[in-house]
Amino acid sequence: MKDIAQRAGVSESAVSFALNGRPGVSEVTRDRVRRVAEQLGWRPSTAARQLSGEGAATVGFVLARPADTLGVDSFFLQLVSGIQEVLAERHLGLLFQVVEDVTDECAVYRRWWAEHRVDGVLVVDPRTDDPRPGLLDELGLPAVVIGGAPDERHPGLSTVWADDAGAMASVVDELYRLGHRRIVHIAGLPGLAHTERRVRTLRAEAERRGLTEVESVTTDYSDAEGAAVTRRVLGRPAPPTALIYDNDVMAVAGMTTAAELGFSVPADVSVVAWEDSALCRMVRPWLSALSRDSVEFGRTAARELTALLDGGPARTVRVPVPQVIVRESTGAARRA
Amino acid sequence: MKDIAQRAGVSESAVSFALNGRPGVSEVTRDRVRRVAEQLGWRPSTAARQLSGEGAATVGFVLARPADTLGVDSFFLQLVSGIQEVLAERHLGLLFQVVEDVTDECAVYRRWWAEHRVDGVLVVDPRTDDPRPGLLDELGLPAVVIGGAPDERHPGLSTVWADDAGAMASVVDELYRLGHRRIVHIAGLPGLAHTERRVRTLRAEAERRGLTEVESVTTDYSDAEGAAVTRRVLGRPAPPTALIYDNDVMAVAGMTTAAELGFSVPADVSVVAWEDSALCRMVRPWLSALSRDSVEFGRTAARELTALLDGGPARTVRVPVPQVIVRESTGAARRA
DNA sequence: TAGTTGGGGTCAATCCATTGACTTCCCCGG
DNA sequence: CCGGGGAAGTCAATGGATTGACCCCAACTA
Repeated sequence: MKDIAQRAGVSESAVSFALNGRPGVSEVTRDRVRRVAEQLGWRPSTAARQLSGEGAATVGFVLARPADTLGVDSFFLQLVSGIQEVLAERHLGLLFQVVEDVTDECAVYRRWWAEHRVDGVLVVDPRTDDPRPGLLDELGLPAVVIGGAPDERHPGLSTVWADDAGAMASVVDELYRLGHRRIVHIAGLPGLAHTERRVRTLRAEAERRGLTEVESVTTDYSDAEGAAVTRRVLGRPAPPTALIYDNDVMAVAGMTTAAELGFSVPADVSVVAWEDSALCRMVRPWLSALSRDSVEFGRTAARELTALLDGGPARTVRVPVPQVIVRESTGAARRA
Repeated sequence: MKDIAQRAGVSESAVSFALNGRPGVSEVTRDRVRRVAEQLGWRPSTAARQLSGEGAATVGFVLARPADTLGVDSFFLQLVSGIQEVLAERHLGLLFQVVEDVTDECAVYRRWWAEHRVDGVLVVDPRTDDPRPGLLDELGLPAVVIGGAPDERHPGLSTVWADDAGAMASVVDELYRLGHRRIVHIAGLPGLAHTERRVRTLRAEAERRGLTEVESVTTDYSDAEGAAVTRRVLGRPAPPTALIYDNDVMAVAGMTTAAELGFSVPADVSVVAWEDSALCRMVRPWLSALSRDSVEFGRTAARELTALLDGGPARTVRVPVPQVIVRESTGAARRA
């Protein structure tokens, strides 16, 4: 800036005013300064900006997953790419970190906060009894919880969520209509808020319809557990006629396992994947799946965060209910 | 820091010395200062640090992919998680950005450089005729090229690469041994350096053995193109007896397509995937695949970058040659 | 003509940590 | 008893952008 000031024959303040579009300089000067800046390829140093009160121009994103669980998961990359789209417009950077568990994640937030490294964060995989919203609220770090249920206890945080309950209800509805009465839900990680929501809803729906042979089994989302649970439940004397998997990976693994056990899909057992991705169309029969727009999900979350950074109020936004895409893996239940 | 200085009854300089382990303060004072700092939960502001000459304590990572191509790809998340592991030890942040193409990527580097946002970057998906190494060299931004071939033109950059040529040779070797003479390689994006290396090696190996019905077809890595190409080549009068796919996604899509066309795997056609992941064991028959440790790949790259940041010399490091994991999708060629 | 006003700028402080130059004070040797 | 030297600290400048306080002058008003 000193350079620019010199070459344009004005003070540094004038340069600052000119470049930030604030009054205090004539249009002529402004133009001159702009041209010099352009010519010099000048960009404000984020560090200096930050020191003088502006934010860090960065938002944080932590993924708490044991390294080996990060496998074939289309959801996160899509989410992140949606987030980026919005952040890029405002020239906000995304500081990304992978950690082992939520405790480490909290430590990261604390550090980022103390170091003033980020202006806000995006939180994923909310849990029942999650320490993160409390921490972020306490630190006063703007945050958007992605996939959480609305939470009154932390009015400082925004929430963006999909209506898992509604989606689960519609899946059960569909399966019930097809005549399925024995349904097993191969769920994801037990502590996660959306797992709990799905499990609860399934139970409620079953009760409402008087179904007794409906249950959820939690897993770690891995293909291995998906296959193992499938093998176990299909080995029962009265095996389920429909399986709902909480992600695409387990659904594929499960369907393969079913085939190995001599079950034909969908004649003997119907399969639904909770998450639509290329995977679902890479196997035969094509997997029926719950589809949502993860990229748009990311965009929405990022938009909420920027709104928060602009001083807007915390909000709770619901994205469209995931839709059941019926393909080939679901069909009428075989008569008992 | 002012706070700490006050409470510990010393000057700010003393605090700085104490906390950074430099001489100039007594052990007693140092301890006192440390305790006060700890108690206050103090962490140096990265911005201020950066202004006084230290780096940004951040490295950049840009992924140039059209949003819709980011699909089911285990490689990047694994790579990133390996990178993180090493960076986290040194408390270095990872600034992550997704862009559309290499041109945008270069713009991002320029911006980061001008804003002093990153101390170095990790470059992935090097291409033939890649503008990035030149740019980074010119900017003097420390960089590690991941997956590039050694490149003498830019002595400032480190390179971490896997020996694709060696791996391709071993795959061809294996297939040849099994009696395959008509081989099609469903390759990745044409401009990528490793695609070119694989294609070239395949041609060389074919020539060496006098095979005339061997070829590579480039694609965009998507399941759709993988399936389409498979359909096309298997529809020929003399279809190939072995298919090599440049990623797991296309391999699965291709194998499914082959099955639909009435080809039995591996009896009629053998399939090899270049990238081992859970996917390969989620389909039947299990996919034979080239396996490499992507997490370790990431760790190595990050280590090279930190070495570079410490002022070390640029180096070229080769990670172990990917190994062929023979599963069920490869077998002896059917007699002509 | 004296006084007011506002557009166009400048000055200097501020944010926070680091660091080279300098000051104190104590201990030891001569 | 004095001077040299080293340990322990302090002072103030530095880096880059922002910003509240102030200044100057031309034009307009009473």
